[in-house]
Amino acid sequence: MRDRPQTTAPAGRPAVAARPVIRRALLSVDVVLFTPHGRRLTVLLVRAADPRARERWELPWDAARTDEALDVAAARIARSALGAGAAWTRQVVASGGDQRHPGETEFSIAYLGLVPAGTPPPVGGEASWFPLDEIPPVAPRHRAMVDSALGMLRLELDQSPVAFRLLPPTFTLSQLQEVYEVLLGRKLHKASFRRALHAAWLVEPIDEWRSEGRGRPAQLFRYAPKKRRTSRRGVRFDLLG
Amino acid sequence: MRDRPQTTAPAGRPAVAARPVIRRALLSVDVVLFTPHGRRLTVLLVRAADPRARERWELPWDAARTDEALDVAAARIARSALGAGAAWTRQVVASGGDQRHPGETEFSIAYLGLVPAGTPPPVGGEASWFPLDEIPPVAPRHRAMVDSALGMLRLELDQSPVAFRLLPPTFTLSQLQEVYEVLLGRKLHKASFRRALHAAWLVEPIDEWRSEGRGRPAQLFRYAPKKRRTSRRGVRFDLLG
DNA sequence: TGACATTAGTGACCGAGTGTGACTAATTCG
DNA sequence: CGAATTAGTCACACTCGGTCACTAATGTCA
Repeated sequence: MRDRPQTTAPAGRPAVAARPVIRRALLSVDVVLFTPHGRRLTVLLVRAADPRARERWELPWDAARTDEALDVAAARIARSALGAGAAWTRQVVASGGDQRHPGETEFSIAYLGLVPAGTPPPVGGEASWFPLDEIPPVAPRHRAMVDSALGMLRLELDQSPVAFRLLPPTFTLSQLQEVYEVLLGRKLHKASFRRALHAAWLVEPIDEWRSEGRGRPAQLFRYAPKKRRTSRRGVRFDLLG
Repeated sequence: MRDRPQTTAPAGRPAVAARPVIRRALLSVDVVLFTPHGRRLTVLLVRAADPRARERWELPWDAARTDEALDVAAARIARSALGAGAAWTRQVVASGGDQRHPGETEFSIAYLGLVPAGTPPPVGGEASWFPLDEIPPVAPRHRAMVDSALGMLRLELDQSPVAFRLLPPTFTLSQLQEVYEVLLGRKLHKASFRRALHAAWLVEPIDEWRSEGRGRPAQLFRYAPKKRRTSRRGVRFDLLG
C-alpha cells in the first residue's frame, strides 16, 4: 500500500519493494482486518513502509484521496494488503492528532474488515496475521483503532449476521458457535445456540458431512437467511452497559 | 461557529454578524443536536453563514483544527451554536466528497449531541429547532448526517441509557416512556415499560409530585443507576436486522 | 356536588423464550 | 470390542415479556 505498486495478483509482489517517498498527509484511511485462527481472532499487520519508523509493523493504510469515496478507499487498501477483498467492511471511528500515526497524518478514519477463515496473507512476509493478544508494538493510533474495531465488531454482532463473514461458504454449526464464542468472549450452551439459530432461519443444511478427527461427523450448513422474524420485543434496560 | 465570535454568553450575539471569509477546508466537523419537543424529536439548524449558499439552513460546523481533538471540536461547535453544551456527544460517521457540503469541504466528521428538553436555542434567529419531518432544504451531506445520527441514536438506545440525556434532571415516568416511544418510533406498554425499568434499577423516586393538567399527579424520578444487572443472555439471532 | 374523563400506578395471568442437564448418534483410537 | 470424542436432540424448570384488569388521584362539567 501507500506507494507500493498495486498488484492485484495475490502473490508475486517483490519482497524488496521500492522504498516509498515519505509524504505527510492530513487524512489517512486505515483498515483493521480480522480473521479467525482456531480459537483466536487475528488482525492483519504489514511491515512499516518507512524504514525509520518507530514501529516495525502497522495497519494497512493510505492517504485519503479527494477523488475517491472513503469506503472505496478502504476496500482498495484491504485488497492491496491482502491480495483479496474483505468479505465485509464498515467504518469504525475517526481519530485525531492526539495519538501518533505512523504516517504522521493529522486525522485518520479507521475501517473494519472481515476476512473468511483460511485466507492467507500474500506471500513475501510483508503482511502477517497476529493474534489479538500478541500484537507487536504499533503506533498508538493504530493500537486504539484495533480496540475500537473489536468493539464495533462485537456491537455489530447482534445487529447483523456478521459472524458468517468470518467463515467459509459452508461450515459446521460447531464452527459457527466457535466464532460466536470468540467474538463474545464466553462459552455458549450448544442446545441454546442451535435452538436460537433454528428459530431465526439463518442457515440451511446441505447434503454434506465433514468428519474432522475423531467423533461423529458434522453436517455442513450454508448461510441462507429465509424469513425476517419481526419479533417486536420490549425495552431491555437490563442489558445496558 | 465558523468565523463568528465565540460568545459563551447564551444570548446577545449580534444578529448582524461580520460576514465570514469563505475558505475551503479539507476536513470539517459537523454536529447534529437533538432535543425532544413534545412528541417529536427536533434537530438544531443554524442560518447559512455564506449568503450565496444554495440552502439557507445548515448544521453547526467548523473546519477541523490540527491542534484540537475531534470530540473537543464537536463540543466547542455545539456550545457555540446552542449557547450551552450538549449533555452527551458521540461520533457518528465520516463522509466524503460524493455529497455536497455547504463549506465545500472534501471530508466531514459528524457528531451526535443530545440536549435536554426545554433548552432554548440562543435568541437572534440564527438557530432553530426543526422537527425531523419538517427539516428545510440542507446540503445533501448534512441531510445524510441527520439520518445517520438518528440511526446511531437508536442503536445507542439499547447500549447505554442515553434517553435520560434528553430529559431534565427530574422527570416523570410518563415523560421517560414518551422519550423512549419517540426514539423507538412505536408505542410501549405502560406495565411492561415500568417493570423492565424497575428491574434495571436505573431511576429512583424523589419525594415530589407533579400534576400536569388533569389526572392523577405523577411522582418525580431522578436518574440514579444502582446495580449492574449482569444478566448473561443467550444469542438472540432473531433480532438481527 | 357528584358523575365522568383523564392520567398514574400496580397486580396477575399466560405464553414464549432461555438456561440447563441428560440423553442418543456416529465416528476414531487402542 | 469398549472407551473417548464430537454431533445433535429432547425435556424440564424457570424467567421474561405482552396484555388485561384493576385501583388511585386529580380536573371538568353538568
